[in-house]
Amino acid sequence: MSATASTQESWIAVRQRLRDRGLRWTAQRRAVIEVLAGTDGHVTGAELIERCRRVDPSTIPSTVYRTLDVLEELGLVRHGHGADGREEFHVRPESEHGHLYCASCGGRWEIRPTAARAVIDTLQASDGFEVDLSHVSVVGRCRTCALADRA
Amino acid sequence: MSATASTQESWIAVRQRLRDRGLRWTAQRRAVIEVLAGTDGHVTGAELIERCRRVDPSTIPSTVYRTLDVLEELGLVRHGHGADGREEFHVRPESEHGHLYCASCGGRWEIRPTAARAVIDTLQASDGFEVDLSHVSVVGRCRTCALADRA
DNA sequence: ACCGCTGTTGCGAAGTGTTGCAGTAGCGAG
DNA sequence: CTCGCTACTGCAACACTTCGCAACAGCGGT
Repeated sequence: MSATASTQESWIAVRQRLRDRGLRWTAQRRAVIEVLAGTDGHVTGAELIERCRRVDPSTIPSTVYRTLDVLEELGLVRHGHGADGREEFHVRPESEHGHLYCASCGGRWEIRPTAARAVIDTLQASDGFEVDLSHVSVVGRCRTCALADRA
Repeated sequence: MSATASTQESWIAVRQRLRDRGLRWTAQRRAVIEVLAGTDGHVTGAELIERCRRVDPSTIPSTVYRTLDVLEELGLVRHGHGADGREEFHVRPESEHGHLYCASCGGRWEIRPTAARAVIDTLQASDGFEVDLSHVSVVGRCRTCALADRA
């Protein structure tokens, strides 16, 4: 298990959050949320659909994607793009963060807050651009692969 | 017209570059290269296929994508991912560069060399990560949209 | 408990990109 | 000029994601 007690609460509150916005609490949304509540880290749309199907085999992809849109508006998930440009959802981001993807080994790391800050400030200063950190994906080679390559 | 004389040459040399690698010069590849030679900046896979079809209506998508893979290996094109994660090809990158995408207005800018340098150095220092600049896409809000929002 | 408004769902189709396979054809050798 | 090796092509099927639309169903009000 990976979800903590406090986490569970925030998911339970989703129903109210939805209602407050005039949105609805449906069986399909409950299913998606249930799956997300048991998820830490990242999921692609396809993975999520797969997991939902295990809970309810009649899950329809478009419904899942639309539910994700809604949950993103509520701030419960965030999406970015992986190394291949495919959509990736970050569950319950305690803090926004960008990602590094190694093209060689396929590994992934979060960009450290200090480095992230520096990147944001750099682009802010250079172009007045406000970076959406949760959406940043940088591809390249990790230290290990870079060293291996030079050998 | 956008291709310069020197540019044309580099495209003509492609045939030899291919042969030197034991690869082949085919009508389909010539078509793709012809289209690319008349292109500056960025194209998505779909756009490129569309343009190729105007030259040769029998163009097959998978062939175009596979040709792009080959050309990328030769260093003639580079690909990254746009704000929506869709593939984008940079033609003849005189210099590698990353991109900024404004989520509000849909605009796109290249990251200035100095800013790029700073970003690369930051991640190098922080994680020993070697950034593939041509593959960097940052989403956020441009100066104009950011100011408009605050108003 | 029932009604009606309107947010949601299911479904089918389309857009984009990838993959496996069998047949085709470039190109170097003889 | 012909032959053979093998890279390349065309095709068809598949994977992921989005969109439009008609039918359905929450949920607040009565």
